[in-house]
Amino acid sequence: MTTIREVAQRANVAPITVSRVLNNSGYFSQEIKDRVEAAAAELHYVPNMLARSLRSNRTQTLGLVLSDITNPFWTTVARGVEDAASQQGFNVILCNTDEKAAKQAEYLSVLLRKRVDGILLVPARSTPEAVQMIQKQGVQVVVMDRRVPGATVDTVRGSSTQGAYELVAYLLGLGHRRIAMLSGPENVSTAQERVQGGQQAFAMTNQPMAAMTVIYGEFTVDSGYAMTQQAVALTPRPTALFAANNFIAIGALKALRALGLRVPEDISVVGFDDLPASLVVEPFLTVAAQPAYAMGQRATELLLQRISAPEATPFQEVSLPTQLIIRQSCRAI
Amino acid sequence: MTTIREVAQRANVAPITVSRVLNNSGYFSQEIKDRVEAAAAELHYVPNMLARSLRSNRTQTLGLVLSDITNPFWTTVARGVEDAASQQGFNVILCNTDEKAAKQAEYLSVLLRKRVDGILLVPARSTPEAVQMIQKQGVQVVVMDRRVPGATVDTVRGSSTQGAYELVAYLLGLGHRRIAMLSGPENVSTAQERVQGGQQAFAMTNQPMAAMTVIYGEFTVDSGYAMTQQAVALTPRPTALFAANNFIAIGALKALRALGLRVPEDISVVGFDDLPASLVVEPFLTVAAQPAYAMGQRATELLLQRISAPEATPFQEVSLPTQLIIRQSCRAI
DNA sequence: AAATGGTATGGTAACGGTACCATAGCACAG
DNA sequence: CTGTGCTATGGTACCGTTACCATACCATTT
Repeated sequence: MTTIREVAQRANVAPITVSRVLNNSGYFSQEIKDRVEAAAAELHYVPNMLARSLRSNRTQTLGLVLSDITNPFWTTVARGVEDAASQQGFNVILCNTDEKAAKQAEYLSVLLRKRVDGILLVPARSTPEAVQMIQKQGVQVVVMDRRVPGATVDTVRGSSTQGAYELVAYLLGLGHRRIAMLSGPENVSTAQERVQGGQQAFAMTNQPMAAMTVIYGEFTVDSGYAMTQQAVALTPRPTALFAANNFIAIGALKALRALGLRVPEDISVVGFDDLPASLVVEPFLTVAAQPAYAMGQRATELLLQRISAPEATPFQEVSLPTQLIIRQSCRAI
Repeated sequence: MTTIREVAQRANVAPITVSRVLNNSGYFSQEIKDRVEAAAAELHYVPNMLARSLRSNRTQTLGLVLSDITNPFWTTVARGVEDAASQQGFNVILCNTDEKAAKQAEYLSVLLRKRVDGILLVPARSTPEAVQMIQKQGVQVVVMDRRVPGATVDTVRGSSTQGAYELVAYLLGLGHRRIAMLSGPENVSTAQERVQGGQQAFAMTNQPMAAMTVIYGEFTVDSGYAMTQQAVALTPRPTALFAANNFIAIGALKALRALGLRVPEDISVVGFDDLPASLVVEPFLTVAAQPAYAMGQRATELLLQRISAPEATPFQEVSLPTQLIIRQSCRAI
C-alpha cells in the first residue's frame, strides 16, 4: 500500500505538498500539480482516509439507525438519506434496530467509536437518553419520524396528526361512525399522534353517536392481522378500519380476506404510509402518504448543515405534510 | 474527547495496559482490570476506532455495493448482509449504483480510501475490471447475484438457469407454446442465464411449433410496461409472458391491466423473484423465488471468512437454488 | 526603499491507538 | 541452582495523514 511519502519522493516534493495537490487546498504550481498527479497515478496511490480522519477529526461518514430496512417506508427513507449524503461526499453506515433498545445502544456505541460525523436516528424509545448520549460525545444527530420529549435536537417528521385527521375526517364525511384504529405501540410518538389526529377529527364533527375504538399493537403484518380479528369482533362491528402504518394495513387486508369480508363493500379501510408505485400493480388503498424520500433527504441535509456549522441555526422541528390519496378502499354509508 | 492516555493516568497504569484490558488481549490482573474499567467509565471513555484501525489495518467495516436498495429483492439481500455482518461485529456502508458504471467506480474508490475490510459487490458491468481493481488493493471482495467472466473471485448467486428452466417447463406443461420473455439488459449475466434456462426448457420438450420470443429491456417497472406492450403486439400473440424480475413483472401486470387483458384468463404470466409476504395482500403471481436473505447472509459469511483467512479455501462459486412457487397467474391451454 | 501581501513550498509535531520488544517476578523441571 | 516458560506490566516507535508554523520569492503599494 503506497503512502503519501512515496508519492512525494517520486514527485520530488514534500509529503505536505502532495497532500495539498490531492486535496486541492492551499497553493501549488501547475508544474508541481502535474508531477504529483503523475506520481500518484503511477504508484496507484489510494489515500488513507483513516489517517486523514484521525488527524482532521472528520470521517465523511454518517450513521443511519432505523428500525428495519425491510419496511418499504424505511427503504425509501434510506434511499433519500444515501442520495443526499453521497451528493455531499458522505457515506452511510446502515443499522437495523428492530425497535430493540439493546440493539440501538450497541449500534450507537459502535458508531461513536467509529467517529461518524453525524447520526440519523429513528429512536426505538421515546426517552431522550440515546439522543443525549450522542450529543454528549459531541456528535451531531437528527431524529427522524418520531418525537423525543426532553431532548433538544433537530427533528424531521411526517405530520402524523394532520394525516390521521384527514383520513378520519374523510371517513366521517362518508358517513362512518364506528371506526377502529389499529395502532402501533402506545409509547411511540407516531402512534400516539395518529390516534390524537383521529380523535380531533371526531371532536370536530361533533357527532354524539360516533366513536373510535383504539387497539394498540405493533407496526407489523402479524399484529395488523391480529388487531383486525379483534376489531371485527367488536359489537357493533366497526364500519371502517384505520391502519396506523403500511404493514398493519397489509395484515388487516389479509385478515379481512381470510374472514371473507370484502373491501370496501363489507368494510372500509384506510392506511398510513403509501406503498411505492413500483411494488403495487393496482393501487387500491386510500392512505395518508408520508413523503418518505423527502424525509430522508431533508434530515440528511439538516444533519450535514449542522456538521458544517453546528451553531448556525437554532434547533429545528421540520414537519412534512402528508398527502391524502383517495382510492377505492372506502365506501359511503 | 478522552484518550487512552488519560484513562491510563487515572488508573495509574501504562496506556498499553488500558488497551489490553479493554480489548481483553494479553495478560492483566483482576485488580488492574477493575481499576482500568472504573477509570474508563468515570471518564466516559470512547475508544477511537480510527486510531485503532490505522495501526491495526482493520476497520471492521464492509462495503455493500448494489444497484438500488429500493428493489425489495435488494432490500432483503441487504438485510441479510447487515445481520450477518453485525453478528460478527462488522458494520456495513451502503452504496446504490443504479447500475451506472460511473457511480460504482466512485463508490468503490471511496470504499478503498476508507479501507473497508471487504466489499460485497453486485457489479454494474460484467467486465472484471472493478473486481480486479479491488483485489489489486488487497481488499477482499465477494460478488453477488451475477457472474463476472475473467475474474477469479468468490461468487454467490441464485440459480437463474434452473429457475427459468422450471418456469418455462411449467408453462410448456400447461400447453403454452408461444412465450414472450421480458428480459433485462442483454449484457447482465442474470438476464442471459434466465434466457438460456428458458431456451433449455424449450429444447427439452422438443415441440417444433413452440417458440420463445426474447425482448430485452431494463430491470424496471417502466421497461416491463413497455416490453409488455411490444409482446402483446406480436402476431400471433404470446399466450404467456415471462418477466425476468420482480419490477418487470409489476410493469407487465400494470400494462396488461391497462390493455384490458385479464391474468390468467387472457394471458398467463410468470415472474422471477418473489415479493416479500409482508408487501402483498394476496400472493398471486407464479414465480421462481430467489433466496434473497440467504444470498446476502451467505455472501457476507464467505467474505468474513476470507477476511479472517484469505487463503484458507479456494475461490468458491455458490449457487443457491430457486424455488418454483405456483400461484394463480397461469392457466392451462 | 521599506512595507505589505499573495504565491509556493517545506519541517515538525501531532491525531490516538497498538505492534513489538523488553523487563521482571515466580513456579517448576532437571 | 540454573534454565525455562508463564504471568504481568511498561517503553517506544510507528500507522499515514494534516494542522500549524516557518521560509522565501516576487510584485505591488506607499
